[in-house]
Amino acid sequence: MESVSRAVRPAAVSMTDVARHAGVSLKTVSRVVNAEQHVSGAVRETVQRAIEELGYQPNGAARALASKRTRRIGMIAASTSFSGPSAILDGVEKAVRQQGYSLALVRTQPDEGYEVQHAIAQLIGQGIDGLILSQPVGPDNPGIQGPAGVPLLSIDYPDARHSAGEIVVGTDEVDGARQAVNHLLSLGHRTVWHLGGDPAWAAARQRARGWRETLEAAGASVPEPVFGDWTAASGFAQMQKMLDAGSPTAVFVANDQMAIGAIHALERSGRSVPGDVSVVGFDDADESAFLHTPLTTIRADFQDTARQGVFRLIEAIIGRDEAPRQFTLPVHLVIRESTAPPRNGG
Amino acid sequence: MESVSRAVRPAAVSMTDVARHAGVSLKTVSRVVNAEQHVSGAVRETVQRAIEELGYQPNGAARALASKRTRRIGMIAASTSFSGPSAILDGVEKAVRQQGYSLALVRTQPDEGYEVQHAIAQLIGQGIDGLILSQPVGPDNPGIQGPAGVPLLSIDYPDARHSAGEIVVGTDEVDGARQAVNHLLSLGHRTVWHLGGDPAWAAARQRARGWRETLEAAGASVPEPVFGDWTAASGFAQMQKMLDAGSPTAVFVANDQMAIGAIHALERSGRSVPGDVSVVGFDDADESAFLHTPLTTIRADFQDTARQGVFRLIEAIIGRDEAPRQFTLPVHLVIRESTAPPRNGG
DNA sequence: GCCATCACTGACAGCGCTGTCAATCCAAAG
DNA sequence: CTTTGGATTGACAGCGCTGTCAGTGATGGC
Repeated sequence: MESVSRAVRPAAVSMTDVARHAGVSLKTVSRVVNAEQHVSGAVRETVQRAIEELGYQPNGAARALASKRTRRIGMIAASTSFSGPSAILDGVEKAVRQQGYSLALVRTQPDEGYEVQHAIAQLIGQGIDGLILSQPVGPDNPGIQGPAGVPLLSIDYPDARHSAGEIVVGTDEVDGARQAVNHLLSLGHRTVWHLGGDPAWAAARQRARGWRETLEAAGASVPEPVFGDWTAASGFAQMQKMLDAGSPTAVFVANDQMAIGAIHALERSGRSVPGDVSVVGFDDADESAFLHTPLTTIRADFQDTARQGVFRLIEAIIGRDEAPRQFTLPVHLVIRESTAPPRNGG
Repeated sequence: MESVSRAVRPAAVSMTDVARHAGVSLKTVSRVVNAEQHVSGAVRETVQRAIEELGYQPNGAARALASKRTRRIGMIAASTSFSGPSAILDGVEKAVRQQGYSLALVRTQPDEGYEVQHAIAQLIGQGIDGLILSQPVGPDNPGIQGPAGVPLLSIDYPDARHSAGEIVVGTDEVDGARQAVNHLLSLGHRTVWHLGGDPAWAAARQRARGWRETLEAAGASVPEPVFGDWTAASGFAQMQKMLDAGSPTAVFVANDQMAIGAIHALERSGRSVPGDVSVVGFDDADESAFLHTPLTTIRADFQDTARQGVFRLIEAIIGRDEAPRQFTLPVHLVIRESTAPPRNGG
């Protein structure tokens, strides 16, 4: 029993074994395995049968070495369990697998001092055909230079920071913010305050931009925003700070997690939601509909965003290059019970 | 600029290039790269300098092919963004990377009809030195047979379902349940109801077992439990079902997410928490301290659990086999505001 | 009915590295 | 000064597959 852990790998059958068993050449087996043309139906079947009988599994390392394609995609993702990034990881993995690739994952953690460049080097060394970036790119990570020749997909909001060849897909953060702010303004609020996410993330910057631009377009005053780090704890702390600075009647919070903390701070200060203060979140997390006060929020299809990005990336890998390189997917407002008209007409 | 996407990979330098540049043999470079012995200090330095000057990066595929070790670990993880599994993924990735391995991730989704055996086959084909399983193993997945000779780590609660050679680490679900139930009993509740997680998961089964055994040990009656699927939505629905069946004064819910839904259902039915009903969750999610009613819950160090498991797995891979193969890590109760004595003494 | 054409098929040379084993060198021992 | 043994170094043969190119029949045109 204890031998189970020893490498009893049953002397894996190789392509040569299959060839011998099927009575054909190595190359013909290779053709069948890779679904190439120039193999007659009869031979193809014989080989296929041999493959099944022997339980043949192609050796990825040998394949990669000979073909210089690993059929593996590397992903560098910030380490969070928040709804958005989580859904993105999910969508990426699924799409990658469906395209016949596998996923090599590296997560970055802010506190870890583990820089992106190093993570990239490691992935490239292991061998990847493409690279996906789903993590903050700010002044500190100036543009992830030279991903060493592999196509790069950033799941992010397209902006000037991205290089020319890069594929960038994201959700329409700016429009989401616009919808949130307009919803609050249309309820009668004079203006809307903003509790932003970690500004290292483009998503946080773009949500803040959308908020600001919408207020300006509406001729509303623009209160000083505060920024957290996406956690409920930071939402709690930053909302307290905001309350020290003024008395909002409406707040657009950059994600649902922080909104939970923010609402907690509002209630602890004696304010009710939405009675005294309306709150809109972002992401539509799983639990947001079931909070004490079900949360009005912006829903984005992160899974689909990821999927589209992966398709685009694989097109670039195999040399087909038609679709636009940078685009965003639409989002929409989900109205629940955390928003209402201001108590006395604003 | 558009050439960025073409594979302009700068004709990667090979070990041969380094050898030539350093004036030594291929094998000597190999020794330096792999930190083997039998290389004099002077030669080692020369080679190291050559490596840096040329920016040499070992080719993973070639290495894997020649050595039959990929330095890659495969992980099959259920696709959820819940706090526990999420933290486990995080911990695994970090530990794997710190040990110099890379992580190939496959996520399974219940609705997808994508079975574990197939995922394993794919990972083995790509080449992995070890396999990690973090996903439900129930009657439907009878024991993940024959991982083809690679050491297997299950992050799960050790039980009979696991095979002899398997490494199993988990958190002490049973003890967590015990602490939750005892806390509620000690507040004066006559008994404690249970809203369980998805029974496909060992965690759900063990939490239910701990709950039942603790009640029995205390001589309390054991109400019929209900089970959800870890989501807030299922917590909401199943709590309504529980309320149809009886009038609990205390409920132990199998995770925080479901607890949020459960509390929502309680409040919608006119009950207050903890006034009418006390609720204990499990996992201590990020937002649990900031809910309208901060949640009493069980905290487990999932990251550490994952880390310990990975260390153990790598020991098995390199053939060192000392530490016990199956163990659990302790958990502890975090008391917040969702629990209180029953309204009229039970 | 003969040659160009095309669909198949296979031989062979590596891909970049590691494992094995033989060769070499140096210092200490005899 | 020669012998012995350990430490260092290198030559060479693959790992399992793909890419290239040559070879083989069969098909079709004139």
